[in-house]
Amino acid sequence: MAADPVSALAESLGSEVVLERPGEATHGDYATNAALRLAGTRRKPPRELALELAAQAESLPAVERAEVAGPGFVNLFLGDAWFVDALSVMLDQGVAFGADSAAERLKIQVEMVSANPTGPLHVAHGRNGAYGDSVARLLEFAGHDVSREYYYNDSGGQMERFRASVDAVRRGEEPPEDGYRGDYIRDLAAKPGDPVPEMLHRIEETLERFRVHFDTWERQSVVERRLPELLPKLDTYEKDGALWARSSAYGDDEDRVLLRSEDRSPTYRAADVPYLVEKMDAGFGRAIYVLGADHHGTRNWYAAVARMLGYDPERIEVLLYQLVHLTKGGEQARMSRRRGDIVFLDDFLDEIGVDAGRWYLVSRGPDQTIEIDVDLAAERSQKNPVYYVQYAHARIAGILRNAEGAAGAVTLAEPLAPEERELVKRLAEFPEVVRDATERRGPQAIPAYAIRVADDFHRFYHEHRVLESEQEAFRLALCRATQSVIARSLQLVGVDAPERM
RNA sequence: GCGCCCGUAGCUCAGGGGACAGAGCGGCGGACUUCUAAUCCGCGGGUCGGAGGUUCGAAUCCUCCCGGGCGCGCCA
Repeated sequence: MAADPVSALAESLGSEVVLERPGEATHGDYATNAALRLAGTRRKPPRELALELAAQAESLPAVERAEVAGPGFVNLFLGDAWFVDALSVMLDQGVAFGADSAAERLKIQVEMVSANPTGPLHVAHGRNGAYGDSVARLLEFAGHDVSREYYYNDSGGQMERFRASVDAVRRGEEPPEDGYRGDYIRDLAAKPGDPVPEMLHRIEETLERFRVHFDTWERQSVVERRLPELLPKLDTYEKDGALWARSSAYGDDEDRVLLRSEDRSPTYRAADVPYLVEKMDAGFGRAIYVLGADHHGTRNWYAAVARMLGYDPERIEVLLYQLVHLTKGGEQARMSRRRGDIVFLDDFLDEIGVDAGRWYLVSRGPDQTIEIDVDLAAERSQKNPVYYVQYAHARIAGILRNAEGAAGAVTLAEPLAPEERELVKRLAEFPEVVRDATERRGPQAIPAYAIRVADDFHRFYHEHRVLESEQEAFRLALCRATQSVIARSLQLVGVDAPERM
């Protein structure tokens, strides 16, 4: 793992020391509560430990002074030299800054979206993609070998109704009562043959536009072929003429039907079994399922299947995200393109753009229900903070265009200004922010952080001239590092970093 | 009834044990002869749903209650 400046400073104070940025300037550049945490186990008063730690800190060249405050916080005030060093380290690491935090490099599959191809993707699928893909990007950045898969049902009741609906329109009839309707059905009916591949093709186009690229596509009918050989390996029983999996004995909330009583045909849940085996056989150290909250009832099913078959359940991970509620003027929006509601993902993207769309959908934590008022979405999107962040990136690009010559050494001509110190510290947070977002599967931390970086940069920019200033060498370096961190942050959530705006 | 998620500023939401709780939007008032004003600065705004508990310290962890969302199919 590449050592980042803050971790390095913390480690020089002891392995238990974690540094954080205090909210107030009078509390120093960094602070640690290590004395408070260790007071119990060390059987010493926190203030005493804090004094020892402060003395130790002051012996470090980077530390100008250390103060003990409150119940036992140690506040560190750093000299300019530390900021120069920190910036140099970031620039030396370049694109690797904050990367490769994984303790163990894993082969990981992220299966997401997986909407059945009975119609265009809507905004909720967009959330699945924005969330799942951002998690995948974070995992890749951490050093894992990630592959994205789309799994869909190409047989069964839903698909039959879908095909029947298209066929009906082709015959000039109305789709059946329980069928699918809408303009897209008419479009599909205009082309001969099975509408499923065409529907899937359109879905893929939407996803590519949304910058979610799938490495593999898997379908239920293929997966199901291995079901007969696997059924005997499961813990099952017969009841009411159906075959049940005794999944509740393996950590699931309930038992599940595998073969229907009516015709002994496999349920969707049954297909999960060979599908999971396929993932395990493929050697994924971690198989991630990205599911909407409406599927949370099955979150324990997958690991139960793994246990039943003797696989390590740790290899299974289910990520849940809450739903997207669409409203129009305060009322539940209908999913009708005809009415002009922005519910299909493509319409949503037409309306607000891919950058604002991805940003918006990934900015909310997965546990938060997203409320979108379709009347306000387009209007609000112009005020999306994504542009604030992109603008910082474009501003830097402008400076660097005007700067002549390659990067020199990071040198200091005069004492650092507060805005410069704040910006360096902000950039230095990046590795920890990314690590935390990755481990918690919480990509929403990245946009929140990127706003802070842009914030600090815009303030710096407003106060200080970069080119042809005494401090040009340092400030150019600061600009390069800032641009790099913003570009990486945006990339991690699938947003473009423009050179000009 | 049971399970999962949520309740933080007028609105949309960050923050998931640390020091007086943050941002954006909205409102009001300022700042461009300078590398992009899609920017910056200031003002106003909160019983962090409620009550107990754990802790030196709780918006954050635990319990209960109140409100809202979603599940509890031989649909997917």
